[in-house]
Amino acid sequence: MSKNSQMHNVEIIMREMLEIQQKSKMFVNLLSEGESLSQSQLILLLQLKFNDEMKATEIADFFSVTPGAVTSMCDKLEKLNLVQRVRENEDRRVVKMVLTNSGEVKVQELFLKLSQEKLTDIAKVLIDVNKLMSTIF
Amino acid sequence: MSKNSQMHNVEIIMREMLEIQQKSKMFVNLLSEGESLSQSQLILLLQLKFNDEMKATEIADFFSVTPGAVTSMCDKLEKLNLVQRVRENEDRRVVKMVLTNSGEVKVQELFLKLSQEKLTDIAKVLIDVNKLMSTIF
DNA sequence: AATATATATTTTAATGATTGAAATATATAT
DNA sequence: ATATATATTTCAATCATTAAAATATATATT
Repeated sequence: MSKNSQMHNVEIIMREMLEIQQKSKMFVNLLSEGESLSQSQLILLLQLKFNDEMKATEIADFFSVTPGAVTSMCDKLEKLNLVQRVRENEDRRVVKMVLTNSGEVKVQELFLKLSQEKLTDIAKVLIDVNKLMSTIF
Repeated sequence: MSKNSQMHNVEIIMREMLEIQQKSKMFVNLLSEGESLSQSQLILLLQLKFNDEMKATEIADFFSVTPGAVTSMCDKLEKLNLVQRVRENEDRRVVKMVLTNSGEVKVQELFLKLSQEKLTDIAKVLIDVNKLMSTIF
């Protein structure tokens, strides 16, 4: 294979990658439309809904950031009264974040934006996409 | 469909999305392994290789950043002697960025990292992935 | 031709998210 | 009882980015 066709393939890959990345952000874009919260903040609220509660460390792992960054993120959401810090009794070093009532309401509002039928379709397609991508990475 | 299964679908979607995003970064991760340059810097070098030259404005559009950010990105690459600013003669307001010889060498080094056979496979799969994703977004 | 308006880039100060490392609090092992 | 390990917070510093003013050049209008 020539150097030229190598470059051509890399060019195709970069273009397709970029497009995939843009599309993979569309769902959260949809959720964040008209919201004053940042996308990370929305994602954290959703994760808290899915997991009921998350340790600071778990949040740091999820977002691949330092503990200090988690403190900062949670401070902001706590100031907005969307999440609440809860000290764990079995180990008083750990802090768990949970949604407040307002936080639960906000998550329900997000869910209202989503057309029911579409959700199943999107989930199915994304699972297939991942299977396909697993063949190369 | 119940509220519960709605949440479940959103949970699936978020998880798959995240995984897709991670996988879609793998190619550039591969390129940037062991490099001192940032991923954006590598991507810009590649784009300059593909396009021969790019106006500051084109770079701003490509990365969806302000012109000021482009100046800053290009300053750094120019300081590293990887790109060069060229004033356009037909319109002396515009600046075009081009790879220097060192820049060309760097891009060739990046290409060396890529196993030839794999490139075609990856390109094919990514095109299919995009087709699949187009059905939902 | 002179003047006003538009465009491309750079400069600059400010912002915001993040980091690394020290500080604090608590738990576990010796 | 003491040392070591762990979880979180604090804080100063860094970095990429932005918005807006400044600069330079081009185009349109009178």
